[in-house]
Amino acid sequence: MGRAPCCDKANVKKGPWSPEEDAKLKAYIEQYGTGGNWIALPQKIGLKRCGKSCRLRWLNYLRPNIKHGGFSEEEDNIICSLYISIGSRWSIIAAQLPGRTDNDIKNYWNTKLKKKLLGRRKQSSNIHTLSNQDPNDPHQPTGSDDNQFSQGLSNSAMERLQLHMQLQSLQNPFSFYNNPALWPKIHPLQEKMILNMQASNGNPNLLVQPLLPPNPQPANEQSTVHQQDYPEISNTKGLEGLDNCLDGISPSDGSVPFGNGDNLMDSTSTAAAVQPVSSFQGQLDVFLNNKTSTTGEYPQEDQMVNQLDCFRDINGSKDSLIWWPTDFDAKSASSNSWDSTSVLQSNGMFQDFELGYPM
DNA sequence: AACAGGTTCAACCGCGTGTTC
DNA sequence: TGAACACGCGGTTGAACCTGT
Repeated sequence: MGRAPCCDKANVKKGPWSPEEDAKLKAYIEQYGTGGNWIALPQKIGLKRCGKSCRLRWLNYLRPNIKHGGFSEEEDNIICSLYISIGSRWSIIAAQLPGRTDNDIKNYWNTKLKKKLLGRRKQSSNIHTLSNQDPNDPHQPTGSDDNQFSQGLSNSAMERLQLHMQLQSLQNPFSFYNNPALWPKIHPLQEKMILNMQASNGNPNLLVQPLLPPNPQPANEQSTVHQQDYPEISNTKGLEGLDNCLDGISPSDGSVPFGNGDNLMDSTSTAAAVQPVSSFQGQLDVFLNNKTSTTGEYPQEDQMVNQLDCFRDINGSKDSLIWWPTDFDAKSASSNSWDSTSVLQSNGMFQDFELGYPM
């Protein structure tokens, strides 16, 4: 027994809307509003359309102040930042861009932005592969390994993983794996590289940056996250664990990872749940606009990607990867209490977490 | 000019969630 | 309390359009 259809499919028109239909719908809503019932609306105005279709048409096209196309650089940055932070929550992302609809942003992402970002990653990887691959080296990662890895993840998670790796590789190619104890087997050369990096940076903890803790802590109380806080890290959940992390699934103990637990996403929990977007901006600029850092803060991408690639799991073990501590409460986020400006402009709470977050 | 392949985007579909009774 | 209903969301589809040959 399936779900009852929302309307009589046989008597409902589908496909593109005619100007007459648009005019009818627009005139009615502007005069009377939706009446709080989209299902009944088409009957009221004599449209042979499904109520859901009317709603979609109004929200995505007829509603006043809707913008189509012509996304600005700033909008690109916001979309990318939020996508990387919260994934494909298009309605939430759209809420941060006045005049944009979730559908529009979704289309824009899928057709343009994603290619723009992932394309660069691919390019870099290809260059790396061509220049560095040694067919005689049994430890070298293989394409099939990558494929296996990729296939185990949802597309969205994989995209976010790729994007995240891209951005991360710009800033610190090693912080991605923020706890050496959790890494899979490391090739001797990689180990040597780590030691060199630590020595050259004079920072023995370079590779042991803490993950974002399950609950916000004052900056001065940040500490290395223990494995028990992240069961996905230490056990053999492998890809499933990673995918779950990517998708922001709550811990199995049912605890609320961020915020005060009342599910209202105030600015505090927002800041905790969404990654430090502000810290993305420079990196996003580099990726989206081919900008070269004037401060030298962001190393050359290819170089860094190459270094990052060195840390791919060379033995095919997919366990122990975790880098997405965000647990985003979509339910809360969809409410009006989710204040994005604090996300995008915050310089207080985020900075606290930037220290703890392996970006 | 004609065709093929690629891209874009409006619209549809199914499902999860909230609300009402 | 739970069933029925409506809403909203994200994924997917397919027609229209674009571009290269």
